[in-house]
Amino acid sequence: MLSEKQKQLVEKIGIYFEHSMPPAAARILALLIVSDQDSFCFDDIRANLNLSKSATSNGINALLGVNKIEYYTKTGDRKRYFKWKPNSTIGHFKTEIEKILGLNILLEDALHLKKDKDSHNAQMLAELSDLMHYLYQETSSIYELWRTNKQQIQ
Amino acid sequence: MLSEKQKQLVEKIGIYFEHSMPPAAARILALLIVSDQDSFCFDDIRANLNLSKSATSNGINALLGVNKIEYYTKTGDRKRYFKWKPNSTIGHFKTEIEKILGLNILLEDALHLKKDKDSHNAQMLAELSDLMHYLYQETSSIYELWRTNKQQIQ
DNA sequence: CTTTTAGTTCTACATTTGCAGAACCAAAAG
DNA sequence: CTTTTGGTTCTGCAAATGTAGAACTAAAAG
Repeated sequence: MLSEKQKQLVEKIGIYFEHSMPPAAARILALLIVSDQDSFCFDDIRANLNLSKSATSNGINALLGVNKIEYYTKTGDRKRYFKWKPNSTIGHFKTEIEKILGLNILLEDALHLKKDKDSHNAQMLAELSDLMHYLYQETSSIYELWRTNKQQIQ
Repeated sequence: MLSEKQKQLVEKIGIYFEHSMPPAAARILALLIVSDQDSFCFDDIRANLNLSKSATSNGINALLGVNKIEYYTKTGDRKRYFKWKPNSTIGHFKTEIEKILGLNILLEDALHLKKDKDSHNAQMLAELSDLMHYLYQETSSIYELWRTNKQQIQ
């Protein structure tokens, strides 16, 4: 089903996703992204990744829970067919950037609590804050630009 | 030494940093960022954070290893005085963005391995790639802009 | 040479995490 | 009603992490 290279890539992407989810879920998501097969049922996933039923079940449900995958069904077939939700990846990029900005908010709090606002640390915190605000404006407008661009094409 | 609010903030920032380092190291870094005290020796850190010697030692050395803190010494004093390296935080923001772009490279690999480049998934991968390239250009020029801006001020 | 200082390294342990395999369950098929 | 299907939930359990506390060490002080 997957070429050897695709298998390796599933592992690589899986390792990447491990920073925000358990290994099994990470591999499942990677599989759905990399494969040429457009959807996978429970046992397809199990078979491709050599996972136990519990790991498969928990992984799938975790991914459904964070909206990174979805499923559809066929009439007269109790199986669920799982697919990657590509939009979730845009969301992923977005939340990663928001995490970065989240630290910045904490650093600003640190600055506000400083007794001496002119100390070197305080000045550095202020500079970082500046940079991050600039970055925030730029990145949020990137989303706007990209979305309107998309709409024009469609 | 730290106000109650600062203590709480050390914990908050500590939790943030836990995503990339052990709890003790995360708290040490947060302490050095938040405190008004401009530098901390080994036992200052220990005392402020209620850490064991081993946790303190390992934490400090981990942070030195990834260049997030530095130390200086005083003549006739064997102690090392540790300080946060604010530049490392710019580096942190930068590497976080690079991580995001790192996923994009993997997604591009996935696209290249697709047999059917016109499938929905493949098209979505291509779109994501586009967006990320755009984001990359914008964010890298942000650093440039910010740096030249900094130089003009100084 | 002995003691103190400033810190490192070692040992043990408690906690957490994630998975396998088995038992389980509800709905549909026979 | 019994069996099959498509999962879910419930034990363990193994590996990884991170920390405390104690033992240790190297350099300097006495």
